[in-house]
Amino acid sequence: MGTLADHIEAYIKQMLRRSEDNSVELSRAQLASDFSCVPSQINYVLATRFTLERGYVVESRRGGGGYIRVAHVQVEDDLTHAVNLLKSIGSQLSERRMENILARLRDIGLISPAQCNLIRGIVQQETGTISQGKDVLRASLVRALLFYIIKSEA
Amino acid sequence: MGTLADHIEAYIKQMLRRSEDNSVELSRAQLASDFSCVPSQINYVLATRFTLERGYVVESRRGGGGYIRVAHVQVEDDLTHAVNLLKSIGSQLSERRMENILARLRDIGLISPAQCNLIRGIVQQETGTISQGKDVLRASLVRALLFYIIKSEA
DNA sequence: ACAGTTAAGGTCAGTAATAGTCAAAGAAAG
DNA sequence: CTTTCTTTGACTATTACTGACCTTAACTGT
Repeated sequence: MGTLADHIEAYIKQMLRRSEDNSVELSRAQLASDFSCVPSQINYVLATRFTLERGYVVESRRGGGGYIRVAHVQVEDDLTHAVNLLKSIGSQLSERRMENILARLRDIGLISPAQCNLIRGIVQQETGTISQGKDVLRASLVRALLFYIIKSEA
Repeated sequence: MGTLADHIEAYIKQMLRRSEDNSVELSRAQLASDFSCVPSQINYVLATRFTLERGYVVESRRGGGGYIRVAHVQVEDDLTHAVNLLKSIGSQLSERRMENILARLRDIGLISPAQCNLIRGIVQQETGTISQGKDVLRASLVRALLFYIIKSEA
C-alpha cells in the first residue's frame, strides 16, 4: 500500500476533518514516535503535502511548549479561487505544480477524481510525444482544459 | 504465440478484468522481474498498448513506494468515429483544418455550437501568445479538448 | 536579572528505492 | 532490402526516509 508519508498525511487529514475549526495542533516528536520514524519525517510530510498551493497553512513554534499547527483554509468563493489558480499558471508548468493545482481543485470540489485522472492522462499523452518544451505545453493544456471545465460548468 | 510485449499486455489486461474497479497497480521492477526483462520494457508496453486512444489511463509515481497504475475506461461505440477523427489530427493542425474538424463534430451532434465557440476561443487565446509552432500547439489543444469532451460526456 | 538546562521544532545533505528517457542493437514483417 | 516493431541497458529524475547538527523558547536556581 502507501508509504509511511502517505499514512501520516492521511492521519493528519483525518484529524483535520474531525476538528471543529479545520485546524489541528500536533506535537512533532509525539507524532514521529507514534509512527516510529524520525521527527524530520514529519517536516517532510508537511513540506510535500500540506502546502499553501494545496490549501494548507502550517505554523509552528520551537522551544518548550512548542507545537505545529496545521490549518485547512477554505475559500469564500470557489470559482474565484479557481480562476486565480489558473491565472497563477504562467508560461510554464511543472508536473509537480500541476499536481498541486489539481489536488486543490479536487479538494474544493471543482473537479472530480475521475476528471482529474482524465486531465492527467490527456496531458501525459500530449506531452509524451515531444522532447522539448513539455512545461510550456503542459501550461497551455492545463489552462485550456480547466478553463473549459469552468466555463462549461458555470 | 506473440512477443514478450504481447504477453505482458495480456497479463495486465487479465489483471484489469479481474479487478473490481477496472484499475490495477503495478510495480515496474517486479513485473519486469516476473517476465525476466529490463524495466524499460514495461514502459514500452504501456506506451504502445495502453494509450488513451485505446481507453487506458496510466499514471505513475517514482521514488520510494513508487507505482504504476493502469485504469481502463469504457468508450461507447457511437464515439468511435469521433475518436478516429481525433487520431487523424497528427502533430500539426492549421486553423482551416481545425475548422473542418469542428464543423464535422458539430454536424454529427457531438459538440454544440457553444462548445465549438468555447474551443475556438481557448485555442485562440493560447496560440495567440506564442510566435512559433502555433500549428503544433493547436493540434495538442484541440485533441486535448475534444478528447476531454468525448470522454466526459460519454 | 542571568546563566544554565531542558524541551521543543528546523535544516540539510546523504542514501535508498522507484520509475522514466533515449538511442542503439536485434528481430520480424513487407 | 527496407521499414517497422521489439528489446536492451546506460543514464537520468523523482520521492521517501534518516541522522547529525542547528535554532528557539520556557523553566529554574541563585
